[in-house]
Amino acid sequence: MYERKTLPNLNCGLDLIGEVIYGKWKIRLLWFINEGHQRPSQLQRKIPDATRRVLNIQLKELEEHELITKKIYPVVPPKVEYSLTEFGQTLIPVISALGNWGDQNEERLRSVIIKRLQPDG
Amino acid sequence: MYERKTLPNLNCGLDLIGEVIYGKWKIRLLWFINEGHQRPSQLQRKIPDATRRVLNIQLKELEEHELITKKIYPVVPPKVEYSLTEFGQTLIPVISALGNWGDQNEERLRSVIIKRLQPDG
DNA sequence: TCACATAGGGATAAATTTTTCCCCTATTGC
DNA sequence: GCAATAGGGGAAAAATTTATCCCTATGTGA
Repeated sequence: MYERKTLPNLNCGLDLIGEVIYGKWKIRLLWFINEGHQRPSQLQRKIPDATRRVLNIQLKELEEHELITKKIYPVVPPKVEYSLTEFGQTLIPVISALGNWGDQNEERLRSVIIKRLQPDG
Repeated sequence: MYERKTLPNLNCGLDLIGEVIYGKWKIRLLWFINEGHQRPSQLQRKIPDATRRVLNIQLKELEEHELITKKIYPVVPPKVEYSLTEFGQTLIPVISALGNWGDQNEERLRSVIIKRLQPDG
């Protein structure tokens, strides 16, 4: 695994929450798990742009940060289910707030994001 | 400037907000600007762990995403002031929600983050 | 027997972000 | 002339995050 060379800042609440939700797919993972898509393959179908590999890695981090738990059923073919911990559940309203803001400003956001992507204004 | 090789996903609200606030210092920049620290040198003092360079880069992106505006006063030595746009102001409650969650769970977060950082459990 | 579904992991490459280093503008004050 | 002030920016390096490729295992259905 990659080993950090610089320590994170943990000064304020924003630093702290950043440490656990900063990651390209983490918020979506939490969101979909909360919606009931608990198995890895389901999550992958909900987030087709991410590879299985990254999802596993980010799921593991979420688990280490105690936002989700992983339950492995000793069956073949393997079955795994992720669930939010109580701690993780407290994050849902916050994620919801993020998503709502994004939804409410969808058109404008799409516009400014795309404008910036195209070098020729 | 770096030119993206892969297009971002812009499917849902979470994708969209991610595009504009994902960046190591962006949320803090918005927060401090909102608190009245509008000049670059003030922001740098509030965020000493970031270099002036990154702050400039991220401020520029925030500006291009229309969350802040930059006012340059034609004086010597130069004077610059950033302000939130109306659009940017609507993001403040969301940032506030993030920060509050972080503050409310400070101890636990600090603990799980540090635990994960130290390879030997 | 072969393909598929499930879940996972190592090694390595590529993409992206952040940092470092060094330089530039112009004026005021010594 | 030189330093200090206030704000910037290019190039390249370092750090970090994501993606790609290939491999493990077992049971089911064609």
